[in-house]
Amino acid sequence: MAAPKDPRPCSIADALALVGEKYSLLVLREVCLGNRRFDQLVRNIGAPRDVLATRLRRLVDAGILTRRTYSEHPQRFEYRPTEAGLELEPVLMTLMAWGDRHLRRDQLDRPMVIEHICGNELIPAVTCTACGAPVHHQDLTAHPQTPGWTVTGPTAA
Amino acid sequence: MAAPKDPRPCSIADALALVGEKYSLLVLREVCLGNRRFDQLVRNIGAPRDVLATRLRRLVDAGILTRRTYSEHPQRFEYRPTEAGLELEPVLMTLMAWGDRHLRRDQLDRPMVIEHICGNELIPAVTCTACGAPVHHQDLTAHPQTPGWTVTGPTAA
DNA sequence: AAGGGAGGGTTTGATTTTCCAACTGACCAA
DNA sequence: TTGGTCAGTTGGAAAATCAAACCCTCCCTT
Repeated sequence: MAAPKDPRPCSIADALALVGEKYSLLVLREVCLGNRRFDQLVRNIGAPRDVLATRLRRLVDAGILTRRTYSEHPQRFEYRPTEAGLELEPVLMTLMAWGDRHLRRDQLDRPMVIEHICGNELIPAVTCTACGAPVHHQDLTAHPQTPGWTVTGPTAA
Repeated sequence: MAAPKDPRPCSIADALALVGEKYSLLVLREVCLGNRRFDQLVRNIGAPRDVLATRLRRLVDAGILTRRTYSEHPQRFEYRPTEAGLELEPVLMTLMAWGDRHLRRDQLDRPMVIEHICGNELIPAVTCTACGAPVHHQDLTAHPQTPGWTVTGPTAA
């Protein structure tokens, strides 16, 4: 009994409903970098304080961040990523690499470099777990599981 | 001469400035699936028509989509991903996998399955290009390139 | 010739969000 | 006593979102 204008059911949409609002992923970036305090987040992200407070509540509710007291008297809190939050970090790394590649003429002028434990700079690649190959559009075929939600072109079923 | 409240310079933020608005990544999902027409996008995404029109203009301006005439008389257009747009697809796949893992109790009830050319279902992993290992938070160290933008915790410099 | 539908938007007006600056309230240090 | 840190909340103006209606061009059917 789906209403005629329900959007396509999709985990991308569901994920973005949690972390797709303005600043949410930047909050995650900062807490992953170890910046856990409200004022630090305000400064590093450049978000209005009230919006940031709203986002933090939402991310905590979603189980992506935890809010921990680090001082009673005065009450002070810090935010840390949960396991689920840390698992979004690869998304951030991939997005950062895309930005470095497409949004900067000078590839040597990157705002931030991530070092991997292997000793090299991290240049992330999204690969197929089964075969190990990097993921390319033309190698993918989508199979919607809900009747009625067809796909029409390349990446089609 | 940075104003005291400039946010951290970062390619994640720059990328999100282009594709971080509501619906933008869903537009990319649809065009990657081969759904290229305005009305199709409206239906599949569930976005208001005016907002969608705004997003499409922005994505075309950003070089992530192209707008092609597929019929004069009447004038009709279709949207396709550019090379840069296609390179964002791995971000979508990673986000989808995260959503499948964390947002659904029943792992067998996924809204969409992607098949890789290798014959298996695509389960994407973000790996280090240099050593091939999957990317985990504790293996990363961040090095901001701009003086003054320190990081404090794990993933710290 | 008159509808009706598809397609790709724009317009209108009401509702929500965002944004910014100022403020609170608890504490500490000079 | 004044000033600063920290974690927010409050108030009011500005911007974005939303749904529904409208527009225009074409094709098809009656």
